[in-house]
Amino acid sequence: MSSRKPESDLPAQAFRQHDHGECARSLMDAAQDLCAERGLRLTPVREKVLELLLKSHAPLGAYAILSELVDSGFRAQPPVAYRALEFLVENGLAHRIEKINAFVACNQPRDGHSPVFMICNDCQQVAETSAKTQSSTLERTARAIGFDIQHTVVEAQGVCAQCRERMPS
Amino acid sequence: MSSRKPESDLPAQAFRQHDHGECARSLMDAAQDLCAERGLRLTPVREKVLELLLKSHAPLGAYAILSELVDSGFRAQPPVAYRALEFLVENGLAHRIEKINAFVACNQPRDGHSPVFMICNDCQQVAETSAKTQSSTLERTARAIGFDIQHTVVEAQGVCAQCRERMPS
DNA sequence: CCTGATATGTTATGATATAACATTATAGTT
DNA sequence: AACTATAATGTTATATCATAACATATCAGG
Repeated sequence: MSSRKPESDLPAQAFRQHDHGECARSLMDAAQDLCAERGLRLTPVREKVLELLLKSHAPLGAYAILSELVDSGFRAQPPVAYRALEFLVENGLAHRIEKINAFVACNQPRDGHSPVFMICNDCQQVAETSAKTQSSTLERTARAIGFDIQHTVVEAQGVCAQCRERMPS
Repeated sequence: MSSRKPESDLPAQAFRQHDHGECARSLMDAAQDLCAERGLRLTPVREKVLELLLKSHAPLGAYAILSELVDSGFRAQPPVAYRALEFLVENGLAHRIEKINAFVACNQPRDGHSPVFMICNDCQQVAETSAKTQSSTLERTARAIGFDIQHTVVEAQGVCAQCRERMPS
């Protein structure tokens, strides 16, 4: 057991101070393991895109990714970026943030979760929190009207704690 | 008091059999009242766009609206549709469904709610349910991490009860 | 080493959205 | 009724986001 205080099941890692290098590295390792296990091919483009997403907890648009791919020597057209993103999203290694048409690396791969995102309008970071805390209400509502949920989008925009503290008001 | 059975606080009107003519008419009346009260101008284009949205509980894309505007004699370019939609959304008379880049008329104007949508992949209807049922979990999560919510997007995609019954499987 | 399946490259285009500025309508004031 | 500030609409152009379709290359298994 470490001496850190218990982290609850609401990671929201993006809004916490943390060693992001380590954070990124461990998520990349997890992605590689997961692909190996499932016989998925984490090809160079796909890995590069994941690496770009892992640079920070701020989401990247498809064309931002595309241009970084080009900078990295992958002579790429839009479908290349979209296909890599599609692979990552389908396999739970990244998520699309609908409200801002952008993508983030997943913080809890293999959770089978429907994620909940908190988008800070100030620092632009997006925190992912566990869906389990969320599911009950939405699922209960759905059950009440006989709706069979296949996919959920749950996103909140606002201001994270750190930014609020920093703010003038 | 009417003899109808109590409707719970989960309208999901779209997925229920109802007199849609009456539904649309009363929502249009409500919109007119609300605008009158607040000194908002429900101009011809704005009213027409709301009328188009009220034709059904299926969302319409901005360009679908635009083309129906043109059919109705409003020689219109994209900004015309987007501006009317912006007005309706800002004033709580319509909502944008992020997952499908489309718009629906609001079912509970003046609720001050953050709505929750259920999008049926089969019949394409979108039901709006009251946010109060939803707020607790998402807001509790936000409070736990000190996140100040300004706007929420909560959308579920799946199959509504009626469509599920109709289906082969 | 062949072959079917998967992934990538490339061109073209479709779909969604807004910036910027000109013009017109409206409501409140003289 | 004319004046004026504000709000709304018209219009052109372009930005941004996304995918269809088909050619080529790579890979894993036989």
